[in-house]
Amino acid sequence: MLEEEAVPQGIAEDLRPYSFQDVSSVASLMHLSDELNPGERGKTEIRVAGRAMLIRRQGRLIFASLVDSTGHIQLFASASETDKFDSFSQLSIGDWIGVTGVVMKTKRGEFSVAVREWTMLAENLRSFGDKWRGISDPDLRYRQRYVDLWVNPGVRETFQVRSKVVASIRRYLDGLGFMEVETPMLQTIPTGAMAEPFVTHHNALDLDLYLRIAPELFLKRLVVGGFEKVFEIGRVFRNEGISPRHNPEFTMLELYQAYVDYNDIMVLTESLVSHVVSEILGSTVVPYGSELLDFTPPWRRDTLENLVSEKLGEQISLEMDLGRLEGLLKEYDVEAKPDWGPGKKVVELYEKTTESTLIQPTFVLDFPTEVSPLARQHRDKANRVERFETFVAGRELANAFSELNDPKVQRERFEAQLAAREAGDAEAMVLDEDYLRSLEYGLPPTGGLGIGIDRLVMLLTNNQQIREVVLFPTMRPET
RNA sequence: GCGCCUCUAGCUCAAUGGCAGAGCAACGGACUCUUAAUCCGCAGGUUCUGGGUUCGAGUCCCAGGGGGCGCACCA
Repeated sequence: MLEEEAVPQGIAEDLRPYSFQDVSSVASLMHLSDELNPGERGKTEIRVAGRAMLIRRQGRLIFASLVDSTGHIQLFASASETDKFDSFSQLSIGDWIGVTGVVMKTKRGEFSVAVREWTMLAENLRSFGDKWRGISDPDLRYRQRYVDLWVNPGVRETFQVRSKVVASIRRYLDGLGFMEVETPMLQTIPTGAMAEPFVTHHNALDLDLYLRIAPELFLKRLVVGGFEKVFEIGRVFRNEGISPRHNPEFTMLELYQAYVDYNDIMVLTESLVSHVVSEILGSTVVPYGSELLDFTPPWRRDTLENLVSEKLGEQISLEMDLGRLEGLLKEYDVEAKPDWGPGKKVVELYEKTTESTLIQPTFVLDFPTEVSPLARQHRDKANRVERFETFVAGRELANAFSELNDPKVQRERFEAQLAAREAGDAEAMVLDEDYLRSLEYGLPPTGGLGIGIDRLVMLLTNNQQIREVVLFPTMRPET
């Protein structure tokens, strides 16, 4: 393919260009189509670059499609006007080329670029799979995402949407005066959520460190430090099973705002999510699987106990007869562990029976204190905290509370978790002395929110699989 | 971690227990308006691995590996 150039002596053998400047995106050329009739050519020279993905050789004419990140356009090469025509006819699917020419319309009216000069930017030495069907084996698609992105329609768009979601969230929170921060991913105490951590080791300090399971306690320290509105968008790591809805590393948005409570955070959640949804999809009503999800505020609000009662057609509460509660657990096939109190039992019953039926955005309010070690006691209800989770399409999207800011109470909650841990619960929360010390300096009343970005992107791209919205999902190494 | 399903050419897929095949890609050729072009030709295999049953195994059985789904755990 390089027959026209000899290798100069004493110079790198790589004859490929090191740059190809001043290219127009394919999408930016499309408006020129209207001005041309079939057989007509534009007057100004343009340059495009991308991969040749379909090549149709027609003797002394060659049609190909050039694809870049913005779209695709037909290339039209002819023996009479295209430089290095013989080499052009030997292009492989997937070769990167840079093209100089003019826009045109073929006799059949297809908007194209007539190739005058062109240069090979990088060859594709491998197969892009079946020309029509590409690759579909999920294993191959995830391991070789760089191929998947080229051959499967929609994949590129999914990740473009993901990028826009994150950008939209940042813009929105910035507009509200929130400050974005970064807190440690390597932590000496993995806490802030109920999950098993990954362990690693720092050599110089000879110290085991954990990949964070949540940024929560560091962000609240920053509120103690005087940043009244902070947020972080970042990866967290949980050493748990992989499933269509779980990847060991995933992306969380957490935000904390001083002087507000969980009622205010509910309003913020609604407005943030509905804003992002409509900015990206142009509507607050979005198709998801066989459902139509309506993100238009206000969303349904009801307590966890009411929701599970409604579902089971029987009054469920933390204060209900314990024998009856245990009977229900049995009836719905929930295997209770001996250390579960009534709060945990009610929550498990709710998760088993009710969660998956909450399709439209729903705020589930007032969780039992027993399962919420970082949330503040409810101002009106004993044994419950001011906490909500948001459910959409049967899955948790957000988790939020009025933050517990009393250091004494927080210590008691940690100690209860410690007891659970000693009883064998590997995911019970770990006590963090420095965090307690920070609370002793005073955490103002604060509302906090966590949103799973991956799950939000799944909703906006109509994907049921987390791997479809994570560029490189966790997999076993190739054998 | 447990259960079920699956693995055949670079890709997508066929093949009653009886000669391992097709389409696309690749390679060689024809073709000046194609749109997954078409046509002719050629080549391509440790049927995931290792055992076993059988005259004979891609196919049946056992073990292992990769992947998928469900459960469990969680967000």
